[in-house]
Amino acid sequence: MISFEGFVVEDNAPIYLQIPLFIKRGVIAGTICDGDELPSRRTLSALLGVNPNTVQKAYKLLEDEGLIVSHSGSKSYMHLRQGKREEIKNELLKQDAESLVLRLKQMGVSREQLIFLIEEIWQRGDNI
Amino acid sequence: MISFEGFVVEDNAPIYLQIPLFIKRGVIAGTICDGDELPSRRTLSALLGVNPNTVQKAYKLLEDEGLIVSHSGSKSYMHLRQGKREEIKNELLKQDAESLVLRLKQMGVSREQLIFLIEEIWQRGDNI
Amino acid sequence: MISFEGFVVEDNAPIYLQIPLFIKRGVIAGTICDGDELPSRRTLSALLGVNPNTVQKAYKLLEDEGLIVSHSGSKSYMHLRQGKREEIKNELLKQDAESLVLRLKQMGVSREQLIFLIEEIWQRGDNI
Amino acid sequence: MISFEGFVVEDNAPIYLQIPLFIKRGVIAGTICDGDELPSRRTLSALLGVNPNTVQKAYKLLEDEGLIVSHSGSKSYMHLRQGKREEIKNELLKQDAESLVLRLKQMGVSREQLIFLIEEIWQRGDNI
DNA sequence: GTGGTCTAGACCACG
DNA sequence: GTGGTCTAGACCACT
Repeated sequence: MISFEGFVVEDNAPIYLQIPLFIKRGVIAGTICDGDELPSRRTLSALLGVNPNTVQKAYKLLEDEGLIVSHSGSKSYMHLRQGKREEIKNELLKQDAESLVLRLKQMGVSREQLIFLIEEIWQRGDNI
Repeated sequence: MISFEGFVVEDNAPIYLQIPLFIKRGVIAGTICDGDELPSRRTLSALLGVNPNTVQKAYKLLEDEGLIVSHSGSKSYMHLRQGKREEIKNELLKQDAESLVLRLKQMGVSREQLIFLIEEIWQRGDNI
Repeated sequence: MISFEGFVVEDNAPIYLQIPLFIKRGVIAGTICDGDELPSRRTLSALLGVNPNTVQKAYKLLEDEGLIVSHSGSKSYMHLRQGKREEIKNELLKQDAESLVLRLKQMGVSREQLIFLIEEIWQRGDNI
Repeated sequence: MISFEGFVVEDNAPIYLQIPLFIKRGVIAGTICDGDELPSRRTLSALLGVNPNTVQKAYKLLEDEGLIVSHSGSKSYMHLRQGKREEIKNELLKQDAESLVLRLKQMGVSREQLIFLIEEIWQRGDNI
């Protein structure tokens, strides 16, 4: 069963978009694999403290993208075809990193400063 | 006159929040200074391809924060009191870096991979 | 359900201010009471031929004043605490009458003419 | 020269509409007559504390309606053709009184209460 | 279905 | 020309 540990709905982006992103990141990380079972809509909505409709909308998106399949009954499963993971990785990872670099360059941060900053945050994050 | 070169409205966050962020980053970088003239609502809205109202809302936020001054019928100007820049820097820079480090960790990227990735993107960015 | 029978949007004042006035007058008249259900934003907007947003803004004003309560996803209801009605009455009735007496005096209408005029209109109104 | 004694810009209606109304009420009252000179745009704007453009817009409205004429030079004069006054009176006075009566009836005020209220306000107004 | 928010367009008042 | 406000339409999250 896929875990939503660490998911927070605080971002300014719509929740129904944040859920697919969270799952895709798990796929990239390898913690979410083909065949994994997703929490039911009701379970997840309770877990995240959001409305079941919102979860439904998110699952629908993933389904349309072919990333999950909903068998008869209500259970949903990850469906990751060959190469899908790499595809997602290219789509997401670089995009995130690029946006970070772009923003920080815009702030006048030098490459050295950025790397120092990341090291610092990384350390801190480990202690949480 | 403040330049909005490099601003793109692609993020899922509301545009009226992205504009203040862009400006704050310029302040941090030192490319936007106290007394600088802001583009008019219409000019900027045309530039970004959004509605004048959206820009108005963004400027209003900055005004409420005391970062810009604007009088009806007259242009708007940056207003950065002593120490304001540092304040913004602390507020923004870490926040941006943190959120992205968090995401990337979630994707299972190691510190080394991340730094490598950043180096790569940085190089590429230089050639654009 | 509160009725908006007789409401017309013809005045030069903003609609989002006229709606609260209309409701307050109903409260004064006693036709709108504590606990009464308000028409939904969409229903009322369709009824008045205005945008749902305009109604939203009007309801927001009333909510800020503590006259209605509304929870997302649920209906909105009047909330009239003890003495609130008298408060509104004092605020509104005299204000309305005063502004109109002022205008009519400005038109050089004598007290007798005004009373005659009112009698006349009153009669006519009864036959409508 | 027409006096703007008693004019206040506090109403929610646009100022450029309030000015013509004020003048029309003076015409009805008989205090403003054919041939009377209007204050210049600049004078009036200073007097009312509004922008010259706004006064210009108001005068333009009156001109389009044929109520004022602007001779060469900048002076403007009232131009009230035969029967014009009655026309305005019918347009304005009843409309104002009607709206008053309508509102008060909506508040559940009886005819007797209304007349009593008017007497009261009238008295008070005399002492101001 | 409900309320709430974001973006859009037109208009008002000001310099 | 400038900033500010009112109305409009579409979308999001919730019952």
